[in-house]
Amino acid sequence: MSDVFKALADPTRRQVLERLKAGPKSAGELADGFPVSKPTMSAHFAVLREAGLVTTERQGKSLIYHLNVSVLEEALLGFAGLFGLGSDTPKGDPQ
Amino acid sequence: MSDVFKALADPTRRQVLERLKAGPKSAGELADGFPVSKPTMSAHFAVLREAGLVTTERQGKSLIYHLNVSVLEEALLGFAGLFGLGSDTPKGDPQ
DNA sequence: TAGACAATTAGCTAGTTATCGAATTGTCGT
DNA sequence: ACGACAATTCGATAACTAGCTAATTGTCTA
Repeated sequence: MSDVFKALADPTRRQVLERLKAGPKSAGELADGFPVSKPTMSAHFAVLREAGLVTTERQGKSLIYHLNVSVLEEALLGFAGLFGLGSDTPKGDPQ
Repeated sequence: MSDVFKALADPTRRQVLERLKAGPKSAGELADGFPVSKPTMSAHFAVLREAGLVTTERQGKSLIYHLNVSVLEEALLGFAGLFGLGSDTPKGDPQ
């Protein structure tokens, strides 16, 4: 849980996830356009991977990154739920 | 937005927010029971304050902390919404 | 105003994070 | 097996974070 929020705390990493929403992409495509080096992007990918937010699959020379929506959902909505946010079934409020 | 997720990335700070859900509390009450020093807790409070997640109000000798749910909601549900999570009105999906 | 109490700020250390260029690993085509 | 390409790992540095004790600020009460 901490790992997910830590991953989301960086704007570059959030943008990567948003890009991935449109579909799987290679590390190269994913890194393209960001104003930092490839190794730096690779480090960001590693953070996302360790948080479980993305998975990888090799395809020839490329590594394809996939978004793992369920981890994102569990963290965001799970925590929001503790505060009665975002759901019709509040957890903590009796009646 | 980054500030909110950065604040949420620490388990102590998440617990503080959860405690605050039950109602406003003084810094002392809030710090009570955590296995770290008061100054350390004070630093955590500052992070939460700067993220806009809590507000303070002086009451005599005590500083009373209030949870600001709307900031939490905007960050969690706002970002979740980008991925079509947690709402019946998905933003990015045509049809 | 002096003492007591609540909380923060100051100053420090240890560990982590973001960033880079250079070197390495893995895979494909020839 | 070799050269080219995709991506990561290595090694270094600068900036940040969490934690502590000690000192300071602000407020109340006697």
